[in-house]
Amino acid sequence: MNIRLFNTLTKRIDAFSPLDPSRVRMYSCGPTVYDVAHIGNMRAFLLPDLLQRTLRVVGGFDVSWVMNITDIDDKTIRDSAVGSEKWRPEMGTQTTDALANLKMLTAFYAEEFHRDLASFNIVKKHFAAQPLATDYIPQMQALINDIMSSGYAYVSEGSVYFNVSAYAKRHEYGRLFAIDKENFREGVRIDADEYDRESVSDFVLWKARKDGEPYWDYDVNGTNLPGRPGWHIECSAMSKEILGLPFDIHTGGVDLRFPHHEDELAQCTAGYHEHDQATFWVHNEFLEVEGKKMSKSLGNFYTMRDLVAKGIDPLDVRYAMLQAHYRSVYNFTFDIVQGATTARKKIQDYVYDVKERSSFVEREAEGADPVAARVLRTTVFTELADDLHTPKALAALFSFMSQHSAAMLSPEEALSVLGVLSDINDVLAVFEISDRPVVIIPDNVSAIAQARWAARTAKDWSESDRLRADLTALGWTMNDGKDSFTLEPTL
RNA sequence: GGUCCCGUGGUAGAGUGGCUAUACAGAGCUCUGCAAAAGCUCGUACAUCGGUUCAAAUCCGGUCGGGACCUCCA
Repeated sequence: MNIRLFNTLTKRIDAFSPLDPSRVRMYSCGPTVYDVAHIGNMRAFLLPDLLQRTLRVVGGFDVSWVMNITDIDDKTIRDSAVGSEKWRPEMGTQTTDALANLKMLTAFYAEEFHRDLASFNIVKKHFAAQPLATDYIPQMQALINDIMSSGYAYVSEGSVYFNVSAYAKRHEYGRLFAIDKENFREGVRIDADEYDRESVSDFVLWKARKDGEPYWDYDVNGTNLPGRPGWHIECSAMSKEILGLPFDIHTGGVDLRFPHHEDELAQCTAGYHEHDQATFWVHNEFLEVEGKKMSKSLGNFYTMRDLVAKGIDPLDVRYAMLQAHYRSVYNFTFDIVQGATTARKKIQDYVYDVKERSSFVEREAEGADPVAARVLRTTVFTELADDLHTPKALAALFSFMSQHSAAMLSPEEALSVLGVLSDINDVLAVFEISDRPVVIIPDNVSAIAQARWAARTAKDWSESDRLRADLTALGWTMNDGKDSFTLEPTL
């Protein structure tokens, strides 16, 4: 099925096709590993996950998905410095080697990051690579050299800056985001750090070494400029090195459009002489919590760990986020996560029912016309293919479920429907295709239930109610059927 | 200050000018000793004022309100 995507470069929804027909190359801006992931991060990582899954399952493409891990920046340096309050014993023992300290802190959080991703069903096998910025310093230096040779960079007090005005004379600066240099907000920080750049809009490619900070030697025309890479240069160098330019899709949060992505693009044009770093740029909107932008000062800041500690299943959060389109601001509330739990369980129960029904046949009948399965696949996939419209995809799924109860499907139909559900879940990843888990009922619970059933059959309501109270106390719910009962653990 | 987006029922959230979004919550019904579960049904929704149109939640303008980016930020 053909996929259509909103492209920030063209500012409209365009039909997608990869430059290399054999595979889609996609790069996502990953986390800076100085802390555990918060739910806003998770929304930003959900987008590329959903996208690569849709490209594979709905589009039928092979996908090479790369997500970088930024392990060198102001925050990681600050928090790994000797004497930092953020240092935790689990990270190891600090030494006088600033780079070693940095590596310990970032390795710790990178590990936490992978755990958070996994809890969100963003799985390792789908990544082609998760490169660390510090492993690509030579490539970054080479790129900076290339940019200097092109005349778009200058050295100032040991740092290297990108010269935006020189670049803008021959290239378009502002392709992803129309900036208005004449009207910078009043009171904007002109130059917060000590580095000396010629123009406010210039950005740093290489930061001069400061005492006590990690650094790499950098030979520029025979002069050593010890220091570390700027923020934007990492992604340009790593995406080129790993995927090659131009590649197909670049993803990130809306906040990265400017300056991060705009600068990445400019660096690739200036240094690699590629007009397009990527042909499609896809950005997810932000998430708010209870109607306000999430921030620590507002007290509405939640990490994944916070939610898990509250007893929330991360997959319910994933489901809740799927109910909103990735390009609209999503309002996260705890009520809605609770609703997501119920809704997701409903889908899961349906899958169990269909699975059970399909177990009566070995394989799909010859020449069978699985109309139901076809309807399900078409309605859901069409929505996903249309700029990842997950709310409509879920709506289509629920409509299908209400029109095709498992009981009215023939076993053959059930089997083909199950196959489609499996494909849908390869994209949404919020339920599981499996047999209904066998509930192990302890003997004492079973005995009480039997006793209650007997009392109930004898119309001894008070005894029946008393025994039900006993079961409730033990954490079990007894559901009376017409001729039999079921027991399930109370959630 | 500049640029831009959004205001939909109790909540979240889709909506391409005329046709049921969907989910959760709630109400009623079926079933039922009571409940639970399941199924069915239901609800004076489109910020506001004006305009365009045979027709506007959907297009245009004003007003009010909220938000984003321009600065580290997912």
